[in-house]
Amino acid sequence: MHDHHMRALKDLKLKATPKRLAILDHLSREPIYRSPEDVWHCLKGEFGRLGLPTVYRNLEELAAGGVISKVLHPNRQLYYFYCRNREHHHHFICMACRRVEDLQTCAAEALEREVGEKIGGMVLSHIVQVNGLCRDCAGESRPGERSPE
Amino acid sequence: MHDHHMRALKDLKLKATPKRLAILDHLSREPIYRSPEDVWHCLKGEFGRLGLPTVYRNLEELAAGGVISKVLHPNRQLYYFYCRNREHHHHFICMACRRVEDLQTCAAEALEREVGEKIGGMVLSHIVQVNGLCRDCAGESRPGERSPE
DNA sequence: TTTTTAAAGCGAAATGATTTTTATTTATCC
DNA sequence: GGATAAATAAAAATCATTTCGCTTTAAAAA
Repeated sequence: MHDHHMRALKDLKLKATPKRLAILDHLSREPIYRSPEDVWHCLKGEFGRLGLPTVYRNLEELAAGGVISKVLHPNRQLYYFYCRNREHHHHFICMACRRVEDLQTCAAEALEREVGEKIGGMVLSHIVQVNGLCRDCAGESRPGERSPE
Repeated sequence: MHDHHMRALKDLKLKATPKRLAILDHLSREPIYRSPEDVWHCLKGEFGRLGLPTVYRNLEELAAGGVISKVLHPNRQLYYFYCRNREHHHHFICMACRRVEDLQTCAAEALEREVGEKIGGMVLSHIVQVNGLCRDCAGESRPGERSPE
């Protein structure tokens, strides 16, 4: 896993610093989305010093490189998660426990066709995200031990 | 149109204040998404005093009531637009001129089915938005007179 | 119509997540 | 191992968005 992340960073021409690797490792441990501050709290113990801006910067670089993904949260804060699936796909986000799961369904082709034919425009990007409650949280009477916000 | 907006506000149990109506009118004049500050600049001439917080508050109330919609912009600022189509649907956003167009394509049923069957969760909401260049802007060599940001 | 009253509006100040800056450290390539 | 371009820390800045404490106003009631 570590090696895998090393390679990913090398491919992006990002230096494999311990902090960068720790951030990636941390995210890839569980399919849960995290805020920069979450990550910072969890990792600053491991390092004598770790600045919050460093976390922000790294998360953004990794997201820009496509190694991690962002969540569009209604509260408009930033959240990131690691997803090993390298195919084009979208995500289901549990609003209670923050679990992220892959979706196969993608309307990309249909959307692309409609934009091309009816609107006459070109697609630069598309956003699809499903917010809901995962199996576990939907089952419980009090969903989400972890507050969604 | 004015009457139509009056009715919409009444249905939402929001007072039909001149400022609120002006905001709605302004947005519904063109299918373009606007920032709160845009709206404020355009309307504050019409009123001796018009606070930016008032614009923020009204836009948010109207969006909460479903009378207007929000744009998910990469720059993470807030944008709103008026859309007369009351059916469930999604939007194509021109990143250059800010025009918004309706899309018919919606993967809602497929997504709902997949979440139910494969993930075992429940859908609370879904986001679909297509970002691109509209016919006019895709044609031009220098798309977007209006800066996308 | 007037009265009543709950909602809306105001400007100023606060908020708080995110970014920038500058000096210092560190990974990588030879 | 040494050069160098990249990464980091810490503090400070930014700036869109909200809150606060009142004042004003729309609209339901009289």
